[in-house]
Amino acid sequence: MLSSEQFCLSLLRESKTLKTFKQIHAFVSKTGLDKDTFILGKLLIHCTITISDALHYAHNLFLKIPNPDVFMYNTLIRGLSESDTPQRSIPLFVQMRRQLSLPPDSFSFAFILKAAGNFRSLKAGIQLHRQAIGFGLDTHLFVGTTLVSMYAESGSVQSAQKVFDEMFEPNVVAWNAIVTAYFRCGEVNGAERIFNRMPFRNLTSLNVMLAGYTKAGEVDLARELFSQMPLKDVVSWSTMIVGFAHNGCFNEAFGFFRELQRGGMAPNEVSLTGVLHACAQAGAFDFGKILHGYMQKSGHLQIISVNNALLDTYSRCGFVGMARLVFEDMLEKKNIVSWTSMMAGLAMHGYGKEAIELFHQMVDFGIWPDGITFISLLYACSHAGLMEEGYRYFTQMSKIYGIQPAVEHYGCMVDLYGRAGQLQKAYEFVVQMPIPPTDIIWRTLLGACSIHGNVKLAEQVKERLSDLDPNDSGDHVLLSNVYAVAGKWKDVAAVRRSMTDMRIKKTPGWSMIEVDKTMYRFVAGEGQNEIYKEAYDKLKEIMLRITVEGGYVPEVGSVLHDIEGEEKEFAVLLHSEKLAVAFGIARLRDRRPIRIVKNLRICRDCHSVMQLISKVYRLEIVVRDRSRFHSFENGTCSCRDYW
DNA sequence: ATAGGGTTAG
Repeated sequence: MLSSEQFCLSLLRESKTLKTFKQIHAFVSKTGLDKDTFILGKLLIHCTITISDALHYAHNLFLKIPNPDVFMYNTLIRGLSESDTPQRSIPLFVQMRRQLSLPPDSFSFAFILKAAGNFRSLKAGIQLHRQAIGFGLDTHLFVGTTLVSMYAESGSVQSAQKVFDEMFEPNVVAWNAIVTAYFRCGEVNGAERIFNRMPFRNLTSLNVMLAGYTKAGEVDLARELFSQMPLKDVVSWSTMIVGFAHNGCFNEAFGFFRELQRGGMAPNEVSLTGVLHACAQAGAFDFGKILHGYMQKSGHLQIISVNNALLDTYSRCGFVGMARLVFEDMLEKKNIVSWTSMMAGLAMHGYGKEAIELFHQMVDFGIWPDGITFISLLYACSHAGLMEEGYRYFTQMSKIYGIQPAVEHYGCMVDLYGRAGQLQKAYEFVVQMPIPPTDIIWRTLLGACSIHGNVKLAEQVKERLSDLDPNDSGDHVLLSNVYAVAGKWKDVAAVRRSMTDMRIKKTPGWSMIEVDKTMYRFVAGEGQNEIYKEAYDKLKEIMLRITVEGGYVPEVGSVLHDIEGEEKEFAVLLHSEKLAVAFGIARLRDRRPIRIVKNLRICRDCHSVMQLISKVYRLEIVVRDRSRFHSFENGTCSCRDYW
């Protein structure tokens, strides 16, 4: 015979959704079981930790408890510390501290310090550390480890080391935390030194090293260590896949994912989101589709984060319709990341109005937008030329939604005005910003000057950039492009000379194309191998055909060279997107669109070449450049020459 | 009585 208490607990164990939880809650209130503090504690932690997206409900439940105990406080502090507003846990901790009958325990400090680390407040962290000392809990194994992580998050590796040194018997978890602290603060050598001194290691310690190395950009060191590891778990594999994706090693990410599967280990949501992220960056649609097929069978499509990554992959591969299908299939499981990614996807394909509509649907659905949502929304307005709408949402974000615009939002506004040709307005906006404009803000404005050929303003803006970040090659190239479009070849030459004097090299443009599930990368002016030869040969044939059949005339304005005539034409001919498209046509096996991913913005000449190829060859070409998608079909582009 | 620290994602 079950007691009503046991019955209630067994019901809770089965409850995974807020809906079933509410039923249990109603039942418990009716039977008066909620007078039992143990049951009440169980209800609170279940709602906070087990049920996803129910923190709001948990908070309300907590507020109705007349005299919450330490466990209840700790539970809600924990929930808030893991939320996107960890600073909200502080007032709760303060409230608990006011009640002297409720002394905080090691759990309280572990959770509240985690929160301080999450919102990177060294000030709050130091104060909490002092209080922990007062309760004699600072050397507690768990509290001490959290202190180490908190100081690392706040950038103070010395304090982390000091806390660690005072711990009585640090175990392997504490050692791992201090190694991570060094990596976190950018000290790879320090991390290695501690790692070599560790008295004991397990697999996780090696995984810590793998993660640290890849985050520091040391892919080769990670690879070397990985190959020496006698035992590897799914975290080791996922770490490598994610690390490759972060460092632009896409084929390696694909290869490791395949090997993980071949070894009989089951990929988890992290390895999957990692490899999808690689597909998204590389524009690897074919590999992405294979992953989608795998996930349909494996059951990973139940996981929200995996769906979000898949959605993003489809949009970044140029298939915004597929992205929309994934999005709709998520039904009511869509979270703020899903909505924001879908808005960004529509925006980068030029569907500004649709992105705005989605924003309103999201709000109606009951999801409150955050700062990132507004970046997508403003980006959508700017890429669709919706200047007034953009300004309206910028005003609304603080007035209606209570979100203070960050520098990124100001950047979106500069882009919005600049792209639309309102350069004076954009400049005035920058000058009256309440926060100091960063190099990125000025660079956005310089980009707009380059699109609209405003030499005078470009020179002014470049001055500011020379103070903030004089060595950015892109800035020099933009300025030189402004001069080139205006036909000021002497000034172009001067920029080029100063670049040589300052030893600034132009960031090489590259373009990638996926053929047979492998990414091929072309760099302008490079290449002696067979692949390049194949591309060059095809390109010559293509250029001849579009000249004869399409009336192509080279546009040499966007070339950074103080060279004349024929040579200039030759330089544009070498642009990487032309090589990639030629290679794609050479290897063409069906009428599928040719898809290219490029690291910089597409130039005018390449843009018109793509238009002509799409017409003469009756082929669809999709180019994802640094800022948006261009879909070429029958001689026109989806960007309507607005980029 | 109930829970917690280190590695992979967003």
